[in-house]
Amino acid sequence: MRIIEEIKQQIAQALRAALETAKAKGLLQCQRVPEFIIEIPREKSHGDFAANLALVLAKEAKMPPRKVGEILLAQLDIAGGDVDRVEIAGPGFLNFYLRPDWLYRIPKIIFSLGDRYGSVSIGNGLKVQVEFVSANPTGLLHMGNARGGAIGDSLANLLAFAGYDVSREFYVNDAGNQIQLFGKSLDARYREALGETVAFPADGYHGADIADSARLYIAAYGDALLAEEAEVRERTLAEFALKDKISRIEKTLKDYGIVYDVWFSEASLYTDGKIKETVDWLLKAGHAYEREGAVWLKAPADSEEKDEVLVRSNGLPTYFAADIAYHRDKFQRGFDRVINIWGADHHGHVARMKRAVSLFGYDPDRLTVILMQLVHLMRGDEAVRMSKRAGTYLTLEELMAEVGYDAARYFFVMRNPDSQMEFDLELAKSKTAENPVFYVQYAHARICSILRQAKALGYGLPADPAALDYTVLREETELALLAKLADLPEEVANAALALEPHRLTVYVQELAAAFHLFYTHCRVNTEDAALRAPRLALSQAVAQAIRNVLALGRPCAGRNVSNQCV
RNA sequence: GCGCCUGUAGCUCAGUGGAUAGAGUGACGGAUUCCGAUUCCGGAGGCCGCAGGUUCAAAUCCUGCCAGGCGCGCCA
Repeated sequence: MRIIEEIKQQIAQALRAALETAKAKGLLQCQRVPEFIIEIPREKSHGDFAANLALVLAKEAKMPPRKVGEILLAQLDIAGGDVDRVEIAGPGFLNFYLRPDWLYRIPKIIFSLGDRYGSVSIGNGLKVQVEFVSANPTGLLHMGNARGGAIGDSLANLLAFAGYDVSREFYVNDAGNQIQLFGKSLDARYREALGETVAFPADGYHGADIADSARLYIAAYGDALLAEEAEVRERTLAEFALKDKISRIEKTLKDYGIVYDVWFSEASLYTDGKIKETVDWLLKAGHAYEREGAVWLKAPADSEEKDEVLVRSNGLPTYFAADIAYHRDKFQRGFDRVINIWGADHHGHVARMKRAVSLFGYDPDRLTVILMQLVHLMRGDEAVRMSKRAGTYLTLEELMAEVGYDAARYFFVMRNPDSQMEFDLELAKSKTAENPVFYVQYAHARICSILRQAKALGYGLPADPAALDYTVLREETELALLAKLADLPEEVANAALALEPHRLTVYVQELAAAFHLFYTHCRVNTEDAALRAPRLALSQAVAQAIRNVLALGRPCAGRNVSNQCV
């Protein structure tokens, strides 16, 4: 139920009719109705809705926009709808002022939809896959993964709420060079732990977790591997540690509120023959060729790009070849749209990937890559120094232990992925007004408290909130709060279309602010029952809306804020 | 050198071509006999990096420049 959308349609239709009438009377000249927008003005004095039709029409009509506006206004028939009056303002905007009746329908809609309030159906059940985190399984999750996890999962939740059929996927890089190096590093730690002195591989993984894995293996199976060939030791240790690491990653992400639909193994692309099949197809289609014992993907003839290696001269496919096979498989699985969340350091890969997708006949616009910039970790004014090479970096597990997962997710989602962001650990764990998470949660807690109070005072809660008379809510702060509530479905639709979950954090803070303002001006638990009941219900509706938005960030998966007050 | 991202209040950041550019925070000044003051209100604080262009209208679109970040492997 998108009441704002309905009203916009109502206004747009009246405007189109006015334009037709004006044309018929010879007052205005234009070929067809131009694109125009109806928006909610920032400035309250500019009405509830504003249309720019006169401005976009001015040129073709060969008249000043203000004059066009006057003509349209004279022909506008608004009788019978929600519009109370229309004014022309500024350069020629038509400002629509509505009777507040439409706002009084909002609480009823919220109560009838409950936790579905705000959901829209713009997705039409389109199948969308969101692939995110896909961290290298040889290590622990870092801040980049934390940001990607928060953004990816919130985006997936948002798209589902907007009517898409969403699948969450983790691509497990359990094959290729880094797994061999992983095995060598493990082997070194294994032998070290058993008393040998070994030279650590030059580019090996230095993290303490590697030694942990080696010790874990020893605890389970002892030193029998020492008798085996190096290759066997490395492979066995890598397999063992990988299994352990992946289940730890899965658990960490689950604690972070993320549950995947699919864990897709890169190694399976080798064993299923999908990489070979893909490379063969490209060779056969003439998009790839062999040179110096390697297989190369041709760059487009009209570009400056270089050809890329798909299969090395040693016969092993590159990551790029595996990724092409993987993306081909995604589309073969029937996804209408594929969204990847990648770190900005992979941006050079985006154009190549989209081109590869198009070689298989898929529209490259069906693949969207959201790149996220770096996270700078701060502790107050001090930067937290981290070195991935030395294995000293803050892990997602440590982050959650320090600031809690709800604050962590909210902070990451709050920022546009395009921007480098600062993450201040001190701020995130502070339970003060400085912290936006607590500002929103406080609004919800305050509502719960008001509802408890109503029961304690013997008032009780409205038995049938949908049947109440809301027309007694006439205070400015009450109307503003209702209008803010009405906005949620629009915010969801716009955020989903733009793939920008961070917009909802802006919205929910505004909603919380509108509630706090209402609270300071209007006493809810007043003795006047005719006023008290709709105010209690309004508060309940706000709590519902807050929960619905926060649920998109899933900060409340286990211990949630819902149902604490009905 | 080429490519991608960013540049908005002291700081952290919103801002889907629209009217007087916003929020939080910091500093300053106020508000509570009463539902959680973790709240609310107020003024102060801006060449929207710079310069052109497109448009009735530009923080937003285009071009160039400056600054910061990240890429440009038979790594992933």
